[in-house]
Amino acid sequence: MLNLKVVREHPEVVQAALEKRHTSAPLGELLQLDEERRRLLSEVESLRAQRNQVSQQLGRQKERPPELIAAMREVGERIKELDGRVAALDAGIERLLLYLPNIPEESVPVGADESENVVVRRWGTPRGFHFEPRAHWDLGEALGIVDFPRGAKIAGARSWVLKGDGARLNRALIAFMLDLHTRQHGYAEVATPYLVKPECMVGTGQFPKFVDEAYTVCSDELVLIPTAEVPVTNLYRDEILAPGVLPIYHVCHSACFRREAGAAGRDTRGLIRVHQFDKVELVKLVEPASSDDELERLVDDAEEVLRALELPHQVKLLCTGDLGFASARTYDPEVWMPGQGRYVEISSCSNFLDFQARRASIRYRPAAGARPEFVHTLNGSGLAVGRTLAAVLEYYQQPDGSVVVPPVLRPYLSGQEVIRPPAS
RNA sequence: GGAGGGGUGGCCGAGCGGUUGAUGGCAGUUGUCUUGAAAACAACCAGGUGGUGAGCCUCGGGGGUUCGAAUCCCUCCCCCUCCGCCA
Repeated sequence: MLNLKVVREHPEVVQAALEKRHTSAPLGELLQLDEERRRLLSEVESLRAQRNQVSQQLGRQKERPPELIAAMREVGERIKELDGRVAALDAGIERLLLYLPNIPEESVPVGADESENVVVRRWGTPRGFHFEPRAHWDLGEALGIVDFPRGAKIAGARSWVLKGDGARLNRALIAFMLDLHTRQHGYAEVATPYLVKPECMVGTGQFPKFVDEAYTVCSDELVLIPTAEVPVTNLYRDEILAPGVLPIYHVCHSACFRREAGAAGRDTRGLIRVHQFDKVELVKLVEPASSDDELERLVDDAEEVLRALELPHQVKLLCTGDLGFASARTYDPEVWMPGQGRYVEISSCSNFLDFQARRASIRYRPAAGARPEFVHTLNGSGLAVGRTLAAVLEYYQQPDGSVVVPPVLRPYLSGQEVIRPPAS
């Protein structure tokens, strides 16, 4: 959520941001409601001041002039009427404000869509193959470690079942990532609910605009999380963090649930775009002055997983047209998937500045006795586990259909070096 | 699911219709004293809006009664205890 004061005083900045994002919002209507609200507010406040003063006076003295009480009754009725109008305006302003996207940072490249994202670096050179590399869905099914037909049978399209070494590899990846981030990068591990209240989704920016992309449990008015970013960031909602507790770094493994509405026809096969997947998420709450640096280190922490797995990858800086609603700056690490012949997004690391903190009301006290200020929040996948599993299968495949286990994962698989097809 | 108890400032805990946004204690900040620390003493010490002003709002949320509500009424939410069920 943007600071209403900024919107009021610099509407041209907000308008420019909307244009750079190739989107629109009823900014004029918002400003009009705000002006009206401020006008009524000053009127109702002076009436209230008058009533408070008279009531206090009546409490102090013995005689209660009936005409004064009658006059105050009328003032009270007028206050009630104005209060109603202010409340209606409040609701309207709040709603419009919740639909305004974040303002991209100055250094974010301006562009219309994903084709104008900028590759900022590449790591590693994809190895050559003496044979035609297979897609992970073919490999996985041939190895007997992934079962898409049965996934579809029990949960519909875009579902999967991992079996045997596939399930073990998934588990190994999760454990490896959690260990790396807790031991090497200083993140504190948390495990949080997968079902959250809708206000958490508002807090991180998914709601109200993107309700169609989430699964909601209507009977209990809860929402299945699309990412652990939601519960982990909201851990601190409505709090004022004491001096010295920032920065907070959390890592959290969770299942993630996405309806993928509007993605019909895209990545229909395999593990790339599914309704449920595991993800290890990195979340940071920091002081505003450090959030730029913190984002760079966050991306590096995510990339470290790919470097450790020796998977070639590149990092893209998203342009304004492809930037997420709540983000001011986003880097997308993309892994090379030889079976696809392309780089595939495997993480997304964003700095939200105080956008989420305002929505979720997460503040900190810079020093004892100082006024509370909004924190800056950041998060990024470190990494999406299903896609990482797919990338490992495709990149480490051998001509006979077996898959070499990346050395760094072997301790998590009882030393196993190769995943082989079932003996036939 | 059934029965009972309870939600007040960072924490504990008063208030139960009238200068109470809120007594007191603890914690915290600053100052005096001290070589330093402790102790003692003094001041400050909830959030929002506003200009670190006045004013206004907030005692779990919402609504009502009243000139006036933390205090009375209605309603919803949450927490705790016991019973039932359950991994």
